[in-house]
Amino acid sequence: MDIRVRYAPSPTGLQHIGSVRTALFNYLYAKSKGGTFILRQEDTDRTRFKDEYVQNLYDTFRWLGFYWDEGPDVGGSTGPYIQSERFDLYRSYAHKLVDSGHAYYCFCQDKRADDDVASGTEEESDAPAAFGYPRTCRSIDPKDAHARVQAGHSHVIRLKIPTEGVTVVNDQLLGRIEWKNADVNPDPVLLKSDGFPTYHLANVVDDHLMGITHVMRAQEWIPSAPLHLIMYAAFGWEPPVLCHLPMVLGQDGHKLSKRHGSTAVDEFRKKGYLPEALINYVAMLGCSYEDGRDLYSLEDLCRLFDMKHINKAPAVFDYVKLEWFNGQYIRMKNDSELAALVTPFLADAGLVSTTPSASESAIVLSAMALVRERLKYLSDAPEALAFLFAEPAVPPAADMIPKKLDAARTVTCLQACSQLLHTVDVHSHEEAEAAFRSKADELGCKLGDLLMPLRMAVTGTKVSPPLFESIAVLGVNKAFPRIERAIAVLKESV
RNA sequence: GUCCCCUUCGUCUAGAGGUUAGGACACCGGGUUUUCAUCCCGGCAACAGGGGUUCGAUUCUCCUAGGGGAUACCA
Repeated sequence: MDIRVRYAPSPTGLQHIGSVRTALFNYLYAKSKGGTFILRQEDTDRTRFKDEYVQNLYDTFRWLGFYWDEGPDVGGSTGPYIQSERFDLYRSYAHKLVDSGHAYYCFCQDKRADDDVASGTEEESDAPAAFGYPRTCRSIDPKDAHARVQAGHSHVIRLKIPTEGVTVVNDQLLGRIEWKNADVNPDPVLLKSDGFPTYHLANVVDDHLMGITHVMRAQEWIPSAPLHLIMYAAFGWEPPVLCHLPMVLGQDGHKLSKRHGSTAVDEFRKKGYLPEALINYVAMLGCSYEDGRDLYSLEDLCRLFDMKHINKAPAVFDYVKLEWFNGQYIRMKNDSELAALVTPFLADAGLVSTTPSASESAIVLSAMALVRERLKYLSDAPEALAFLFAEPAVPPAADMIPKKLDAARTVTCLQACSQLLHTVDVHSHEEAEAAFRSKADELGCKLGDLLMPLRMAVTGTKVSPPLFESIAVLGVNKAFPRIERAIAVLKESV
């Protein structure tokens, strides 16, 4: 059997970690089995839909680097893949269910509207909320109901959930879950009064029509599984295999959301995470691959993915560990790859042009070795490399003076440094270090105390990439005036 | 309230009816080092509790507790 799975997001928000993980697991499962991964846009909610969310969906997955085999933008044989283009279909299937006696017309008012009215006058209610729809219209004679529909009465179509018996959900991961039908959401709406389908109807109809063989979705969907199974049975269709994935939680143990920090993929992207890191980390949330290994490429994951290794328990999202993965992947980049990644961040910070000149590019490229081991995020790059592109402010004298020295001696040190830089080749780390080391001995101070004032003079900061290499990339000639300015400031403070 | 799911170090996880319960992140030490990082070495730290089954259970089973989720004309 050909495996067909789908990712079916609703364009009512930005793509976030949770949804991307669901998509990734579906993708990995499909690829591990030589199957097909499908994108279906579930835009049945008219009130929350926004075009920008659709755009964000495409952008996000292009950036992540895994994509669907069939979908609105790439086509396929079971389209259209946008539910709003399939509304006629849902309508006719809903009516089929009415005709076959599995569903019925309901003329009750929107429950939410009632609630809104009630909550206006009510202070607070301790009374337990009424459980579900009381099935009022289920007993209306179908002929009468039909007549009322013909007469133009506002209505919805509801599914008849059996009042007795059980529905068994055989979850691939969780195993057998037995539901009393009495506990299933009583008679959910399939077709809204505006004629649009609800999620349940559209989802089941499409999964069937698109030949979906496996449905992998978050565990928050478990309660609707029996409902869907009842619908499949009503249609006389074979249901797909269900697999409910463990949820992703925030540090506080609740469903991951904005208040836990960044959750939108866009935010991670803007902060300078690499897609490889995000994919690697997310793939390991609630799943394992090979014992003792942490770093997996997307190709590795496709090969190694196995439903058997999915955990049942929810997983807490750990930003710190993701950060570690990001550092790992940054370090795997070569100079030109990293330069390409970092350049947009430098441009955003105004350090280089939006389309960098040849000389800017050359500097960026040669600077990569300085920062590769120091970046947690790409967005750390501008601060670390600012001194290469702009004159740093001269630090206050007090900051430049090492603990064991005074201003006068610091001036002496800087003057010595300046002299040495005239003669020593900073491109040779060993030579430069040897020269500075013996100079430090000569002056009776530690190498660190000799170099710190120099570091601050040249880079403007206490923390910088290795000094000689930094000066080499900057160009020694640009270092001299910075040293002079620092000396001037120090002399003033004496 | 009702229904459902879950339970190994702080976090992500590995694991078999008999293991010194393994790894990774974090944390704490130490080393390398011109700052910061990186890197290397070491350490800390877990089978929720209680009944069963069994020669033996953290592993199988039941109960309890705790956590989470769902209870919409949103998905």
